[in-house]
Amino acid sequence: MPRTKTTLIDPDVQLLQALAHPTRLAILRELTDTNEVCACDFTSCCDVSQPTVSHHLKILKEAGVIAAERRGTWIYYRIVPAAAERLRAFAGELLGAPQVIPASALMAARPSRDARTPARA
Amino acid sequence: MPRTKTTLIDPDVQLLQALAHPTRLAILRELTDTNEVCACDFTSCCDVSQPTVSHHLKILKEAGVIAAERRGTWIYYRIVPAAAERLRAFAGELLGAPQVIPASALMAARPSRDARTPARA
DNA sequence: GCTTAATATTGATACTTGTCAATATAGACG
DNA sequence: CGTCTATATTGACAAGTATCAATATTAAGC
Repeated sequence: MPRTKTTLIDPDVQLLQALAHPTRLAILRELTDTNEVCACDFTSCCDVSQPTVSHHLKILKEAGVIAAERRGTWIYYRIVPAAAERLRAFAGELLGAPQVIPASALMAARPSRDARTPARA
Repeated sequence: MPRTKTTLIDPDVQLLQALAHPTRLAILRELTDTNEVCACDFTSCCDVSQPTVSHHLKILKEAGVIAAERRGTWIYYRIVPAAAERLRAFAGELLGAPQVIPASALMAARPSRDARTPARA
């Protein structure tokens, strides 16, 4: 990932990157099942070491996907609903306009976008 | 990513990873705006070289996020609505159960999950 | 304050990924 | 067929990232 890193400030990218990892997804699935999970429990369910779990939890937390709450010796994590909402909104944007597209429009051989002329007109 | 690579077969991870990159997101935003874009146009909007654009388009295509259609010399890309639906469904799963959680439940100092006993009981 | 248990941080290593230059492929057109 | 243009592939390199062992931190309980 060269790319000036400045680009990474894009909040959508940060959210998506936080989600786009098998271990972090496993953590999230555990959280959707149990609603609230102690950090120590992820070690077993995700099949990685404790430092690795800690690392992934940090990434998810910094992306606003999960929230932590200390309770005595343990720290409990839960999913932040707003993150799911943001993701849903993003999915909605992907669909863009009302998505009309009469199918025939896609079949027609019309060179959309400023009526491009064939190679070396 | 050490991790046996087998794990990457998870379709959700593949979808999310495909989306989680600034350049690919730029491509998608262009597509949501214009609905259908010629491959050659991404080079300018994304500020990367032609091979790089080609590479990202391939990743998006393999993840089922976009579809290609050749029209003469050019290849036009568009977003596959099903991908957005899948993402939306995933976002829904993150919210898990009806999301009741009386707030008071999160405040209470009850060690959820099998009534864990305090350190070295 | 010491000990114990949970979580975080550091450092090192290995793997993955993004990028571009160079080159190859494929279609269009004469 | 030869040429031109669009797109894909290859190869090499830089940079990010995941992982773990070792160690530090933090809170609890004695």
